[in-house]
Amino acid sequence: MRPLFHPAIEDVRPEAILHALADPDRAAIFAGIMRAGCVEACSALSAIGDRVIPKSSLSNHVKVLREAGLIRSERHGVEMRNQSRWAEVEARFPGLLAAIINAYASGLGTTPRADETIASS
Amino acid sequence: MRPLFHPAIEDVRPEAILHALADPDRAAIFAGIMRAGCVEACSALSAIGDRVIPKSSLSNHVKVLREAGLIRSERHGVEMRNQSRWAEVEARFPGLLAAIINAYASGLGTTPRADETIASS
DNA sequence: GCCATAGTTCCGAAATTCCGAACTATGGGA
DNA sequence: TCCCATAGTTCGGAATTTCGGAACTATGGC
Repeated sequence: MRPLFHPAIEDVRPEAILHALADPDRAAIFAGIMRAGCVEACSALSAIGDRVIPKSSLSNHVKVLREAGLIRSERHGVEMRNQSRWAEVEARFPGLLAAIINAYASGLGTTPRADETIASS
Repeated sequence: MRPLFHPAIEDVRPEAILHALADPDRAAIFAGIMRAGCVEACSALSAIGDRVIPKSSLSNHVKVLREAGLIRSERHGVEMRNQSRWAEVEARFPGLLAAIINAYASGLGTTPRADETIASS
């Protein structure tokens, strides 16, 4: 578990990035990490809006982001510091992350059913 | 089956687009439709590289692309014409499609015609 | 040593994807 | 009209993936 796997930037595949960010929760987690520059996963990321993400799911989300090449994780004492690999990814896939983050952000103002209408749960 | 469902552009969600294009096969199909402007699905899209995509899978891929808002499908006689909704999607999510297609194209292995860069507009 | 905190792994249930077989829809003859 | 060929969809079951609770591991403080 310790030598957390981070793909080299040249091994990062577009489909992995798209798959990772196709989940709104993961996209929100990634946006949070980017916004803060460096964030501890559990304490700062475990809530999205008013919804709480279970630990095991959060751990898995962070793993998916890491193995997609989007973030770098490092253990600091008892907690994990995650930072985005924006610059590397931007160099490899210019404009990709910005376009994705902007796409999500542009939907934010007019989300009629993203969070509220969870009729089934 | 007739009234094929196409979401209005304002109902198109980023996660649906990312999910649709996170599959390299679907991304290749979409790239093919864009490249040709207007393509009949079965005859022109059923092969990706040297791999043949089963009819039922292809039908499903096209459906996913359509319901994500990426293409518009119309029946013409016995065949289906698919055209990309690039302009609409570009207006709603600027730069998103170009960045994704370019990301795949720079990855070289995943799309059949990697050296043909699509519309960097 | 013990305990608390932060995160991971395990594993079963639920959801999703894949694709062959059967089916439907349309056009072209005879 | 009936029959056939072509283009695509739907059905159904197996394989895969995702979700999340419970148990576990790792680190630091006492």
